[in-house]
Amino acid sequence: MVQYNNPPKKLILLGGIQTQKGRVFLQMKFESVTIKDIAKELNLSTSTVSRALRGSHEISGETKKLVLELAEKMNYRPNPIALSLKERRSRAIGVVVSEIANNYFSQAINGIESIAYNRGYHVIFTQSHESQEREKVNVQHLVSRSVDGLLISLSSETTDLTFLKDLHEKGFPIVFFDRITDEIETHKVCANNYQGALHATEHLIYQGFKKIAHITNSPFLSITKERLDGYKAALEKHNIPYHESLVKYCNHGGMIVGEIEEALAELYKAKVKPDAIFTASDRITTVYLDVLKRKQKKQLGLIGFTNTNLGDLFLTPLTVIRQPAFEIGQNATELLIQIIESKRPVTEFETRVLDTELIIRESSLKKPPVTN
Amino acid sequence: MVQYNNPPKKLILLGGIQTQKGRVFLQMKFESVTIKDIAKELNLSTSTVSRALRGSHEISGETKKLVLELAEKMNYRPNPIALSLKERRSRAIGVVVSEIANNYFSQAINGIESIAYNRGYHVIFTQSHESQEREKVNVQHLVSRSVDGLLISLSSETTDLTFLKDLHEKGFPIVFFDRITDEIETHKVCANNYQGALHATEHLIYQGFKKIAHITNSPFLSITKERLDGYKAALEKHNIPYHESLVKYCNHGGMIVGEIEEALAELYKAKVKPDAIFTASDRITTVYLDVLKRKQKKQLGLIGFTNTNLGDLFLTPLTVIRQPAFEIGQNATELLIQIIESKRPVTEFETRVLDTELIIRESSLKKPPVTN
DNA sequence: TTTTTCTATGCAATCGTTCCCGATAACGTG
DNA sequence: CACGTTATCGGGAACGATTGCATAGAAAAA
Repeated sequence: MVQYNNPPKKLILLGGIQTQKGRVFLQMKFESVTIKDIAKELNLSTSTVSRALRGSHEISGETKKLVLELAEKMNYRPNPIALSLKERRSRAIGVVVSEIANNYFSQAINGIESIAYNRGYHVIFTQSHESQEREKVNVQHLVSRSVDGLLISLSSETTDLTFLKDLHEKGFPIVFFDRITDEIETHKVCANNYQGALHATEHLIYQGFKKIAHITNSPFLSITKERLDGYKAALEKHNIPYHESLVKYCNHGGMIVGEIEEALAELYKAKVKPDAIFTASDRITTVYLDVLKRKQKKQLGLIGFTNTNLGDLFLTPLTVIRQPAFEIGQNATELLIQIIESKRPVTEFETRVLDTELIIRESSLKKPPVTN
Repeated sequence: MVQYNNPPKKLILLGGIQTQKGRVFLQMKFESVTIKDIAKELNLSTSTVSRALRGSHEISGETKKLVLELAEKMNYRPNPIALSLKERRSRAIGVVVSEIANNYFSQAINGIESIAYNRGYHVIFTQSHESQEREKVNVQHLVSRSVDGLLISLSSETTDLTFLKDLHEKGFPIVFFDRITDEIETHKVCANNYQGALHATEHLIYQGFKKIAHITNSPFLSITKERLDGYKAALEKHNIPYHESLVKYCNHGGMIVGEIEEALAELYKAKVKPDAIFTASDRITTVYLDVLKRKQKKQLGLIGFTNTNLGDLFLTPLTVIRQPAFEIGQNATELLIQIIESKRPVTEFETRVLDTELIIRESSLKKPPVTN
């Protein structure tokens, strides 16, 4: 233990049983040095110490030096909890995504963290597991923990946004990313899903595919709608008829393998046989490939929205639409901190749309060299 | 806004400009109902309200009912920040991993969250990005934010554990998982890396491979040592000479692609030519495959420690040693909460070792049907 | 010398909650 | 009737930090 000039008035932990403050071990928590300890040591008031620590001009240089030195020696760290209580802010932002174990989101989280870290914020991540209820609980949890703002990508189940609306109307900073909504007017960041889907579908069309199926997420999601619109636009542009039976929705966003398998089964036995598939998510894409392999089906032309970087290693290297997940996370975080730190209430909001990237590999070519 | 019996003394937010408390918007934070508001409304003291809320026996049923009802009506939520300050605990646990965008860790995080959520804890995740400095900063951050305990998987750079030791000696609950250490005596949870590596290497040997290379992590890590031991044990058991030149370390845990490429290059031009490779991490495995593909090299027998579930879809389906990441996360969290909630200081610690799973696919078979 | 102006510091309130003490009354009991 | 018990509640300190205001003494101005 560090030796001070005078013996310290407070022992951090004495023999693991009892502290000088009289608390027994049961309540023992990791006790750290407070401003009070420094004050007592130096026979000063806490206010003086506080001011000295923040370099106020109304403290004499001598006192300042004394305080600073002892603070250093005692390894003083201001208590963020006390600060949060006092200043009514926590320098923490809350994040709600459907699940972390997903290439897109884990990359986005990296982007979020990179900005937050630089700006001095910490990040609390939570998962909704595509459940509206869980999403709501998480949001309330985060808010009651005084996060300064919220970054949220909606769950595929979410239809009722009132709890978020209430929050937003009270002036609570919220930024949507990826899965956004029209119902709340605030900053939003997402990929250009429309254009990504358009390019993807057009690419398949250029390859000569005519019956392009689309397996996608829950119809409630913004990304689902945008991608579907892009898909339709491409068909229309090239005078290819749109068949509703070629579009399949997975209401749980592909969390449940069964729903993807079912969609596929329906597709395979439909009247209009697809010759290519455009999948709208990471998991849908890989589950499709998995089913293909297990059931020894012939692989159709394939292009998918996914952020895996393993696509090149697949049996048939995978053509993907890749979203700039990292940058989306960064942008969303920048905007959120901008709201949080704004002196005046923010009323002008922007929606940032980032371009996707089409990485063409073999799976989308007309004659894939290797078929199963 | 809800209507109470008496007009509320405090408006949550009035016109977005000024609250009744006189705060201007600049400091405006999301103001919630406090115990004081309830007390004022009911002409009671805060102590009575507090006690009524927690169902104390010394409050009359009538008063209790009154308080509870108003609290409900005003949508009262206790302020966790104030509670943390008062009770010196936060019901939050901190997690430090090297990076989230990694199959193993994102699965482990799921396991951590599943337990924490059920036990009423939230989780704050941070990433060390394999940097010792960042790891230390994160830990200090978490501790100063009064997390009740720490779940940590060491960075590949970490050699100096004094900051964790200090914390642990002060009685701060810490549980190590995955990348553990001998230097601190506490609960630990990890996969049976020794046995996993032993089985993996033996499997290659049974397939007829004789010159088995091992590309692994930083030599500082526990998992590196354990896996190397398993690898050596297998060689010894089958009377295969151990060549130091066949073992390559990636000091940054494969974060940097270059270091993996370099290891491979050295391996390919070494005197002892390997006929199979045993890789020790997710990223090392996939980067190896990638290099293989780009440089048109012949794929050697391959088996890797990785938690991807895409291995089946690869050109040469990948034989993997899979770690029970989810369960490891769960176990670690259970043990941590056990320490946190223990009435007496915990002095008996356990190390839980969970078995790995060997999933045999084509990449490790003597004659892979498809070579590049 | 007196008054004013600084300078350096302390006091006390504040944030939301809990909890140790007291205080008060009603009631019972010897 | 005097005293103890019990039930019910309020006062106020505490948690750690900041900050407006007060004030001490000293220096400067009058």
